[in-house]
Amino acid sequence: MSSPAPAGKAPAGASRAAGSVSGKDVRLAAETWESLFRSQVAVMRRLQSGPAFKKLPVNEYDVLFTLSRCPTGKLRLNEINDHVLLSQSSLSRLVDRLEKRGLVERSIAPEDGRGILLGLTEAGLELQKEIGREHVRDIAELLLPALTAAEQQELMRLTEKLRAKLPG
Amino acid sequence: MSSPAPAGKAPAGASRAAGSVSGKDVRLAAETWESLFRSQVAVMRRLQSGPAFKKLPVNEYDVLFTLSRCPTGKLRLNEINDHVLLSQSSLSRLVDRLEKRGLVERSIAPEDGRGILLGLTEAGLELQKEIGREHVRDIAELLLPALTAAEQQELMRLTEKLRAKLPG
DNA sequence: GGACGATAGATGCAAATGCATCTAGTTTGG
DNA sequence: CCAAACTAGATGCATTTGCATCTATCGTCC
Repeated sequence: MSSPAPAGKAPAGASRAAGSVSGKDVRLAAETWESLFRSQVAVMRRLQSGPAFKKLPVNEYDVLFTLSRCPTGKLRLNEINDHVLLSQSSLSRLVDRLEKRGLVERSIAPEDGRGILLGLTEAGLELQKEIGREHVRDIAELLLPALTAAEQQELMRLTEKLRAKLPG
Repeated sequence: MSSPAPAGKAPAGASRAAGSVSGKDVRLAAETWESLFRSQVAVMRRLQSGPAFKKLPVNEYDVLFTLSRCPTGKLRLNEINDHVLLSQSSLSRLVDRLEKRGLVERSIAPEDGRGILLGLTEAGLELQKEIGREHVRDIAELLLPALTAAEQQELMRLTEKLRAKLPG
């Protein structure tokens, strides 16, 4: 967690390619990110402490969730890894745990012998749905009283745009 | 982690106190949170991998940063803990590490003998500023091309409002 | 087609994290 | 004023994480 920006004046000899970047611009970006970051922390803290995640840690649920939304039902480990804030090795071991609990199954990627396809088992799908139901309820309890529908729409639009326009 | 919402229909027998909550409301909230969450992960992943955080892990920087913005320069551990996505014990040990590196100092809270006040040392302040400068530059590089100034303002407003209206 | 560099994932090992518990100081109730 | 309940933070210990490295497959270039 380190979103914040310090107080430096920074006339900054940074990129002057197209539109030159002012200190004001930089400060706004830093404050915006900090606000986004702190909100995420605050919401996540509350969600994590709910009863929904006694059954499965949040990171592990997220993998089940991600698989559940995928149309084909199977994803490569590296695709999942982009989605999640975990190192490659941590994800690998997290999947070990899920597999040992019988919630997911590894299989070899048909088009790439190095790759691993991960899919939900029946039990994994059940558990995902079960936790998911509680989870959504918790989310709604936090967001509905805080933001109007229009504000939520706008927040979603902005965060989607941000994500879409990131490099990589 | 686990932001997402599953696909359940959920006519939901939930709270019907004031304005009744529709399935649509719930779905919008869940999608909004997922988008916020994924954006945060995507941005954080890029920030973390930058050179700014080779010197100090992100969580540790965040504590230094938090202290640096506090007017009095000192904060209670439990106050810091609210800010950060870490358990109480993890924060306690994180502070041990910072203290061993000479970046912060513990002192006893004057009004409460149980409490610990944490303050930056000179070295801690220096390091915070140094990392902070790079960090802000990285943030600006990610956000400026993605969102206009007006959009950033709005994103900041919405995330601030969300955080302010959370229970607790 | 065989060597060379790149990529997907797994693994050894040290460090970080969380849960449960412990200690010590504070507040409350009688 | 003392005991019981509560709060702030520290600590033992098992689990999780990340870095570095390793193995195996893929792609390329000659």
